[in-house]
Formats: sequence, C-alpha cells, structure tokens
Amino acid sequence: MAASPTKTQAPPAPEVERTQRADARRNRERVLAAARGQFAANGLDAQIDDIARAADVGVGTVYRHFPTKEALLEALAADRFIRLAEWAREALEAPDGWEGLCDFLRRSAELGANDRLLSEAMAERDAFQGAQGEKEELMEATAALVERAQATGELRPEIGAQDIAMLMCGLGRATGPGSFDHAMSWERYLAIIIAGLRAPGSSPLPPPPAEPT
Amino acid sequence: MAASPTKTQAPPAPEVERTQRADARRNRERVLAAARGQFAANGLDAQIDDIARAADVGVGTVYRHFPTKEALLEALAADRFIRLAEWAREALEAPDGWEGLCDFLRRSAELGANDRLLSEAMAERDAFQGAQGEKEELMEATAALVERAQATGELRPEIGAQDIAMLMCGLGRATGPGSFDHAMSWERYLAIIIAGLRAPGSSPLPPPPAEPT
DNA sequence: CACTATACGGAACTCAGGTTCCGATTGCGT
DNA sequence: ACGCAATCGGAACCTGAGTTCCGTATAGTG
Repeated sequence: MAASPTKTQAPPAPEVERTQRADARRNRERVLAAARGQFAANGLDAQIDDIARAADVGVGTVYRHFPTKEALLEALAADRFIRLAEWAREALEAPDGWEGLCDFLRRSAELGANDRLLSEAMAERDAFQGAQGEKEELMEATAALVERAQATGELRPEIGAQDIAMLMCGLGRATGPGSFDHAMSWERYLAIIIAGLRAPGSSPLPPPPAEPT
Repeated sequence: MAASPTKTQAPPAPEVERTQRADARRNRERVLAAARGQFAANGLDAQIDDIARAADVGVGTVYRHFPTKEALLEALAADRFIRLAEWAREALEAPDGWEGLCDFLRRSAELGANDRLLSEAMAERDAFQGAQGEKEELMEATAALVERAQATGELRPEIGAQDIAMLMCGLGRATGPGSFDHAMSWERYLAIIIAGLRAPGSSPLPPPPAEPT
C-alpha cells in the first residue's frame, strides 16, 4: 500500500508488533499450543524441553518468545481466566439466574477437570502475578452471576464469588488429570456442590473472613 | 561372596528393632516430627535439607533412618491414613449415623486443611504405593460410615466412600496452607459440601464409573 | 576406663531441568 | 538474485535438590 500523504492512519503510537517475520509468528503460536497441552496434562511441572519438542521447535525459540517459563505460564493462565470471564458474562444473558450460574459452573468444571494448569493457577496465592488483572475480571463477572442467582432466591445468600472460586479450584485439583480418580468424572463432584449451593434450609455457613472487596 | 557354612546368620526371627542406640531412636523421632511439619507446610516439595535443619540433625542422619525422601513421605502418609481410619471407626460409635459422618468429615477437613501432605498424598494416584494398605483401610472404614449414614436416610444414597475421599481431597487442596485463600476457612467449604451430601430431593448424581471393589 | 560397633554431620557428588549463547538458516526488502 | 537482519536449533552452562561417603564422636559393654 502506497504511503499516500493523506494516510491519516499510523499516528505516533509506537506500533511494536508489526515487523515480525512470518515464521516467527507461526512458531509463537505453535509454542503456545504445545505449552497449553503440556501444562494441561502435567501442571506447573511440565518441562520446557518437552514443550519445545511438542512444538517441533528448539528450546531457544521458546525462550525467544517467552523470556522465562513463568512468563509462558502467565500468558496461558491469563488466557484461561479471560475465557472463563467470557463464559461468566455469557451466562449473565441466560433467562434464569440460577440456570445461568449452573451453566457457568458446568463449563468451568469441565475445563478445570481437563487442565491442571487452570486449577493450580487459581490456587496459588502468590504466583501468577502477571495474570492478576484477568483473574480479577473473572472474579467480578462471577460476583455478578452470584448476585443474580441470589436475587431469584435459588442460591444461598451467604455465598460469594470467592466461594465459587474456591469450590471450583478444589474440584479441578481433585478430579483433574493425574488425580486420584480422574475417571470418576467431575460431574459427580459438581452435582454435589451445586446441591450444596442451593440447599434451602440448612444451617448457615460460617462467616467469611474479611472479604476483600 | 563366600557363603560361609558356619555363618548361620542369626535365628529365623530377624528381630530388627531392639539393638538400637538411644540417641538413634531419639533422632528418628525428631526427624519424623520435623518432616511432618515441613511437609504439612510445604507439601511434597519440602526439602530434605530443611527437614534436617529443623530436626537439628545432619542430612546423613535423615538418610540413615529413611533411605529416601519417598520413604519418609510414605511413612508420614501412612501415619495420616491410619489416624483418619481411627477417627472413622470412632465415628461409627456415634449414636446417630449422620452425625457420626459429619463429625468425621469435620475432623478430616481440619486435618486436611492444615496438612498439605495429606491431600496431596490422597490425590496422586500412582505415588505413595507404600501407604496403599493404610489408605485402603481408611476407605473401608469410610465406606462403613457412609452406609450407616445412608441407612437412616439422611445421606444421599448414591454417595460412595470414593466420593467422600474426592471431596475431602478437593477441600484440602483448595483451602490448605499456601492455597489461594487459606484464611477463608475450610469450614465454609465443608458446610457447602455437607449440605450437598444431604440434600434431599435434588437430581440424582451422574453414575460412578466402574467402582473398583 | 578402654574398646568397638553404631550413629553422626556435612562436604562433595550426581542428576535433572531452566536458561544462555552462538554459529547456521532463512524471510524479505531492494 | 543479493545481502542483511531476524530467527532458529540445540549444545553447553548453571543452579538447586536428592543422595552418598567417610572421618569423627559416642552409647553401651566388660
């Protein structure tokens, strides 16, 4: 495209991305995909060498795209959080609040049960600072979902978004790949939890400790 | 190696235990205690050096008593399983079946929430072969507890001992030390689960996949 | 009190897994 | 087609954690 003087486009913004060779971009995707697979199956201790091999790429290439294992991890974790947040927002569109919540839980559970990285990333308090923003967005969407489900009176009123996160995290870690009974599907676990979330007249939950906004 | 004919090699009963120096026995206990603490706090990746230091003992001493990290781990895991099994049997004495189960769950949850090793040991399917027997004993006791609680009609009939294990494992891993919200006590999580286990008229659970005897 | 088998401490070794480096390749503007 | 800079591959390097080894210290015994 000729740089016509009228090209009002291309303002001062230091467009960083564009001068990247095609193969580089392609390899980046490969690495990402391979890493997703390895981390899903083996959790945090998947190995860089394996990822490189799975991506059919040298280790050096992995490191050129992601300066460190941690960075790669965070990129993927952020990815997951974003997807979950999207699902949560979609669920907000559902006609019924309670149904919407359940759908969201179902999708999350399935994802979590098949991706060790997700539940491990969700669990560790300190690590994954890089994906903190995305995580918070997810929590916000979840909170909205929770409130809507409580408005109709179906979801116990004491529940908060934190509770949901905690429960789904437990589900992932108990039923995920490599866990003691991955075959026994996450669906049983989820069904029990959902029943517990809705239960009408049971004794109130112990108070949550100083909910951070 | 010469099979010396006179070397009758001690009588058949290889009484291993008794000729052990007093300090050796004492140190063994120290190591065990220190290891318990370290593993509880840091899970499987607690380090031998730290355990030795905490026990105020040299690394060599740790290895003289336990040939390998794995061995130490298994000794401790077995320990935990045994204690849980005892608790389960105690709970069988409770006047009410459902109450007994809940008491057991409460004690297990508290232990699990404060001991990363426990839930990690419970989860890993392959590892910890050494503690397999103890684990099975626990599962049996749990099964008895479950049946009794179902007899009175309070516990949902589809629940099995495996479900309990899975749930408690998730609880431990979601609320344990180092997890994303250890402060948010395990009690909330447990309350939700208990509600879910009892829930009367909710939709039936998806079927368990080929329960191993 | 002397003697020896038992136990101890901790430096040194080994190995695994993350990270770096650099010569060989290869996309792409001219 | 040419040439340079962006990329690549993967051997080499570094660090951390489990394990081994051996000279020294000590409980227990005659």
